[in-house]
Amino acid sequence: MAKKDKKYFKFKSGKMPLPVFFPDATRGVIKTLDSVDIASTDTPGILVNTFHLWQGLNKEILKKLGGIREFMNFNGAVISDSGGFQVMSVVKKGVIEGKITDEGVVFHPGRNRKVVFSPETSIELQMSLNVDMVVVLDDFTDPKVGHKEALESVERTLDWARRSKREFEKICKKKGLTKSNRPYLLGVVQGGDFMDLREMCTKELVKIGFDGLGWGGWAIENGKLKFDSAEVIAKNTPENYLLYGLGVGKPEDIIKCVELGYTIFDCVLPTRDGRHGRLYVYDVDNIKDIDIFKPNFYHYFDAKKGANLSDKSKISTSCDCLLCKNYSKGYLAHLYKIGDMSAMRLSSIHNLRFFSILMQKLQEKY
RNA sequence: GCUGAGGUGACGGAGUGGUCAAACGUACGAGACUGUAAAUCUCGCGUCCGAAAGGGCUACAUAGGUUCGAAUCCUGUCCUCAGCA
Repeated sequence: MAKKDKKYFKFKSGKMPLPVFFPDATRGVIKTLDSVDIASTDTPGILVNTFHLWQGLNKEILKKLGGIREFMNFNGAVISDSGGFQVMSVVKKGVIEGKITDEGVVFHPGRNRKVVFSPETSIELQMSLNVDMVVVLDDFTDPKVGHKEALESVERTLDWARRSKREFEKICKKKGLTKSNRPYLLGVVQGGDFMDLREMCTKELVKIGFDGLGWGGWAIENGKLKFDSAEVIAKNTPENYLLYGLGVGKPEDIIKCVELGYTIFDCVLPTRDGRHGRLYVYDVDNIKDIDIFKPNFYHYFDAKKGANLSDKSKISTSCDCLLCKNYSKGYLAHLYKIGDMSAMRLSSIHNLRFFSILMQKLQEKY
């Protein structure tokens, strides 16, 4: 896979080594952090979400902004997710009322109003965000679903992928973007737990032609990632493609995926866990001694535990983040106890630094 | 000292004769979190036995009483708060 020729990720200001982990700045912000905070953690890029941005900002505003990077004053790479995940997490679960049709996701915000979030809409919005990688809208498959339903969602995903590609090419042409300066276009593989569907979906997407493929769907069972579908996708993807583990994941999951050839990751885990008081800590005393290939190379530190309050020691001596350089376990526990959001900010910064170190170590090896 | 109100679990605060080991919060404890509906959610939280279902014991200031039955009604005591002397 990607071991011999080092692959790079091209973005607006140049190129960066792979693999990369991009935390989720869904609505154009990583909760409690600003772009300067993000940069301080050596995080090379972020993921924003088209669906959520679209819900808050309309098309015209997004176009006027000239790009999400400028809006956020963020200098790293930016990938925009299509909203495919929200097709399941929000629409299929009924949090927001909408219907999934072949046309796209149909909403009725008023009695006489119909709004369609289609594959074309998603691409158009993403192109106006001016990002480095655009992701095709897919029809998310719940892994518990049967073969028939999974097949339907693969077929819809493929249809949407074709339409997305067409729209993408159209906009590139209109904007005068060439192969060298246009964003990557990522196809997303569905197929649930069925390997035949995963294989078929991968091959069909390759026929359409993309810069990379994403491992979509929800391959998590009892908190454990199931890698068989990731493997099937990797096996059927051309060498020159980028492989993206959408929503992956825990440090050990990322490592496993990198072994399979995946080089791009995003996940809410470091930031959400951080906000919830769960900090990732390398099991060594010095940053130089970190060995991510040892089993159990890290542990969780539960910052909210009352017992921490009188602890004057640092969270980690193998970390150089804002939190670890300046504050004690006790102080952080106190900030959580009084409900101050700086606790979440500091913890998020810490966890992002943990992940950026992880990825740097992976870059050294692969 | 008089008058009025009141004393419920770590705390705030429901409950005013049986369905009460006591609502609901908070605090505390445990767990979860994977393309962010998530600064969120779940569970536990008198005590003992049990894996659980469930059961035992002790409890609503305190001591008595009424009643088949009391946190709830009556009486004494102690304490708190407000107003008046």
